[in-house]
Amino acid sequence: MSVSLRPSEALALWHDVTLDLVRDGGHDFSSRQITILLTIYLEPPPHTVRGLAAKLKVTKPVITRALDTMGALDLVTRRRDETDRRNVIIQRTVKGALFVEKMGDIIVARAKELPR
Amino acid sequence: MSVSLRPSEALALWHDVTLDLVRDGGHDFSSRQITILLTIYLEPPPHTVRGLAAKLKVTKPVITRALDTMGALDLVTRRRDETDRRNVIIQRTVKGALFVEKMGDIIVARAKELPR
DNA sequence: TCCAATTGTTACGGAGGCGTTATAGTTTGG
DNA sequence: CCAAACTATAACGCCTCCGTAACAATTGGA
Repeated sequence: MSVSLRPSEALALWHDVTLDLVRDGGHDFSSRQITILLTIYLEPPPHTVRGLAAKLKVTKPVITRALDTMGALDLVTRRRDETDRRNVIIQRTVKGALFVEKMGDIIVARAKELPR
Repeated sequence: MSVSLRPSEALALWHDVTLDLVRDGGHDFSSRQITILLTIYLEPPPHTVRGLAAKLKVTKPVITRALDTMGALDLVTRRRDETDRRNVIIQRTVKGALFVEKMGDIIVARAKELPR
């Protein structure tokens, strides 16, 4: 238990950060895409298409398409699971790690300058 | 100046909240749409298409289309500015206010249960 | 062995977003 | 009073995403 935020502060923070992402980010990701990216980079591996789909309560093609998009941007990679070749293991990339790190910095900076 | 967050906490918070929005929200808004909605509900009126476009650094049709979408969902409304009929004033709705309020509650709740 | 179950992907038609450009309505200044 | 400036929106072709359904590859149990 930990970060104490009032609703108005919480919304102001969300507003400021998404504004930064829109203005400076270059990309315009949906909530689904953001969630998939952060899950891959924050939760312990391995990550599979089925696992992500279950966690987000969406269908598998949604995950496949999001991986296609973010793979084309070099934010994630896919690899066959050799122990069970039906599975696909989703892996992190240097570029993706930098992207997520930058996002963390934006949130921290905006939280710091929040009026209260 | 105020909310102290470390990068890992910031990202975990973002992940948890977007996950809630994806799973329970029903909608899958883009960063642009979220920013537009929060700007309307957090910053003092009046809001115009031109003003929002300038703030977000996007073209005006982007704003018009977003207002079409959120208007169809009854999250915002439009009204002609009678003092200068070229302008359109974007207004809040009860449904939109409830949506934003719920979003604030989600962020607060996720911040509270953040491990640190 | 072979067939049912499970994996991820592709195909399909439809819906909606994009940027650019064109348009209609309104205001303002010479 | 009228042309230039400014507002928001519509139209265009393109692209990406959606959900459903079909699919190929792989596994494991009867």
